[in-house]
Amino acid sequence: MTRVVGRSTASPVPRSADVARVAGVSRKTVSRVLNDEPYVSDEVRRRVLEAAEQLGYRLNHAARALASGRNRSVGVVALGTAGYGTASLLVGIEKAVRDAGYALRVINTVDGDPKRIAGAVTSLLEQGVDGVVISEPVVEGEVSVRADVPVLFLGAPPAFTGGRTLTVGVGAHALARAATEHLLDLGHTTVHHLAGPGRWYASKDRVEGWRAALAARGAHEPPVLEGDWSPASGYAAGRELAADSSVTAVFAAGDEMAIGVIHALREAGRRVPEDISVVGFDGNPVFAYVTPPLTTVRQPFDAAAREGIRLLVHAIEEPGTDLPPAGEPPVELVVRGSTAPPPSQEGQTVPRTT
Amino acid sequence: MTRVVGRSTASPVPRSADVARVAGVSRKTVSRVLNDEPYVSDEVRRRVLEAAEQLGYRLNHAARALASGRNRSVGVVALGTAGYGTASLLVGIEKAVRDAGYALRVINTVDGDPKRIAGAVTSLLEQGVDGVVISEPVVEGEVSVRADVPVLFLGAPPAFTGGRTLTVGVGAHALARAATEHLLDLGHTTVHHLAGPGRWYASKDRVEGWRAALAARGAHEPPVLEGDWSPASGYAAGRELAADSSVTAVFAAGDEMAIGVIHALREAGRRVPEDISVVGFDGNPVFAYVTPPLTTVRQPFDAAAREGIRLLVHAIEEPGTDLPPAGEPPVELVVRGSTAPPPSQEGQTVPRTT
DNA sequence: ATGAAAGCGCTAACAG
DNA sequence: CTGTTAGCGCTTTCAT
Repeated sequence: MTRVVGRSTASPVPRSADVARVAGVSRKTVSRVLNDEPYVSDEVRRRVLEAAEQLGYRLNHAARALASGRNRSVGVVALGTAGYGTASLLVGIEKAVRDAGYALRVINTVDGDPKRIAGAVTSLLEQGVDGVVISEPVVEGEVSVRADVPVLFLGAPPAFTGGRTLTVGVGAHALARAATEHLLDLGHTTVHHLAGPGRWYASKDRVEGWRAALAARGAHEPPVLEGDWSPASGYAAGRELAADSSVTAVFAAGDEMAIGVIHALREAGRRVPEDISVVGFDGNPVFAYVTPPLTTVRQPFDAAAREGIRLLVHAIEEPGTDLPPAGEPPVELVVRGSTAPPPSQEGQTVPRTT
Repeated sequence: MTRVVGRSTASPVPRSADVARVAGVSRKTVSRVLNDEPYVSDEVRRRVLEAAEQLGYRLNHAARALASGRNRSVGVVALGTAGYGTASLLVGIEKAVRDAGYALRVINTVDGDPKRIAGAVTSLLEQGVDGVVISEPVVEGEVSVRADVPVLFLGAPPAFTGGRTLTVGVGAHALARAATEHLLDLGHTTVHHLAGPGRWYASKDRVEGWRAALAARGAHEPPVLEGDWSPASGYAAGRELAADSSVTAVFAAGDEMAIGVIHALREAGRRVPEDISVVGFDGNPVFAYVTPPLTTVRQPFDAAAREGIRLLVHAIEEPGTDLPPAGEPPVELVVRGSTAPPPSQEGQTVPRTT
């Protein structure tokens, strides 16, 4: 049975002074023990811990924050969507932050609107966070707030590290490139791309990776289609793609959009992967169980979150110091059933010229 | 361009005393204005606000919390999974909490282990939250912590409201029942059930709803299969189900498990929905775009979160008062392509013996 | 309608 | 190794 015991009405909440009295030491010594500071004899430490335990003492973080000026908490501005990607990133952040001994405060913004992000950051700053992480920032507009703490942009390209702002990406460029190359390797003449909204960094990175892969092979670059990450937008794009008989390979910037594309394609009588290959982006494991199983690239959410928080905590605790070097997470291509060689090899050698 | 302005090195962070000085009032008056307290002339209010704005004043929540004993924040213990359901619930909670004027602190627990939940609650209490929400609690074990603030169990059955603990469910029983009845209405003799892990409340509720629907129609109750919410566990269950030629309808306790079931069924040569109908549980919109589109019931995550937080905030701000009445969210069955009448009517009248 | 004084519970800076 | 003395920045009395 799950049960939560209510506070016993009589006893007042114990303070550190109570612990000190019971342990027979000063308040400062209690403080030392609770903060794992050196210069406390094991004997005293034990007594203090015992007294705290016995009294059911609970540290008051607000008082500590006020006195020390440090909060041991970081705030995150996340996207208020329940999508696999954003949720995975948040889970990764939470774990990394907790492991670092910090508490987590979260504010969602509907759509990454810069004004709202600024408002969220201000609110977090008022709450006294020691650091801020902005998860999956969009590109448009300018977030201007006076931040006296380090700010981490997670999921943005390594572009604007300056002052106390840090950036950690997820290697989207390399992932997009790998996805595109996989298709090219299969023998496709070129690869169409369904991108995310243009105002997102995440979209831009993937477009560029795709473009780089195409350019490296001298492949023709078809016009970019744009979706909004939703399967519905993928479906809409899929209908367009189905109408173009030259399309044999599609790289969608998100798994869900890829699923929408495949659905539209099949509805239009195009087989996947026999007629058209599709690869997604994210790595949601559930899509290994749809028909056809989706080939995709896996985003290293946990690794990126861990690395980002490591940097952020370093910036908080050792300001001025050089940041420890980062290790790029490996590029993971997950080949499943939605990709195959193109229907025939004609397209490779006989370019269509009206 | 996204940019965060670093703090100007020279100026010290302004305090409420600075605002008071600039506005030519006392600190207490500044406090009154900032807290929307009455008995402040409009003229003075305006001046204070202006001074605060001009100085770039930011309230210190830690100091306020220490002085007032209230934090205006609630803590949530969530499941550390990026699944659609848990993520949706968290998004709903965040919004409801923010709308109520509270800040949100999050701690994830890997698997709902009672010990860890207790630890998480303690940690939140130390952080000074005014209320705690435990999202999707499991059933096993006992969470015992001395909580001096109201605790909301979100996603649990309306069972253990007592002391300062509240409970708000998502109407899982009714949803499961609706899913099962949909299948029965289609003409299926009975419905097999793939449940979640037994130690979850969420599982129990759904099993009971399914059981109630069966009983109401006098349908035979087949043994329950158990998965772990993952598509892989659904796939495993699907293989078992495929081997039993008597099954024509399956109700899976989660969309992802349903997807796994369908995959296994089709792999075994059983058509969905022609041979076997499958309905899921959750309402993730992406599964409208797989083949076949998944029939499911939609969980009212937002409504549940909103209602739960409303109750929690009420308990925080008006302790002792009766709680305002709640409105049950409507049951939403989303019929798509994975359900159909059974292959023939034989099964209905000729039970297999031997 | 506004102000003065007194802490909230803890840690910092110094002493010993 | 341990204790003393001052606050941290705000809100609370209680005056006025």
